[in-house]
Amino acid sequence: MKASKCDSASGAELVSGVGSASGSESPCGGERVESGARRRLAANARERRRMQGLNTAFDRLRKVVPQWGQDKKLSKYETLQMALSYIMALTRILAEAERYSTDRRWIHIQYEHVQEAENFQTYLGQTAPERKDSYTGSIFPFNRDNSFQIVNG
DNA sequence: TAGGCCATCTGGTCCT
DNA sequence: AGGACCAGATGGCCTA
Repeated sequence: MKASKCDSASGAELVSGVGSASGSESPCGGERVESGARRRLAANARERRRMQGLNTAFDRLRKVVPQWGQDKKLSKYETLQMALSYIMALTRILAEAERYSTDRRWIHIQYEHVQEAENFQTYLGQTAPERKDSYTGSIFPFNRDNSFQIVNG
């Protein structure tokens, strides 16, 4: 858990009734101020839960997206970019499979091959360093020395 | 130490 | 009125 600048006034505390805001009315603040503070903290708690849900979704996405090596977790941006590339690669495979639909073995062969880095790179149709987006290019170096694997595959 | 990434708070806006 | 979503601000942690 990260040490937050506002941890001492956590919304979770207040929502669960542990906080002090639900206590006696202050002499000069009045109920309106107190209710405003209470709603703010409740909103904070909701926002925290929402972001946690979003992060859970990112974690699930990381597990189904290929990554080079396992030393470092993909950032959110990297995860989205990788998911995009992966979907495009798979889409391309399906499109090609349709063209060769008479040969049923073809799909199986291609599916096996796309799990290897060099072939995934081929299906992406380009290598990262030549991409127009320099930041994305730095994220996907397509280094032949790096191992490629589907984490939960 | 600078830069990247992240969690959290906050105020605004839209919707029910 | 209250909840969901969003973007900006802020501060902590980690790594090169």
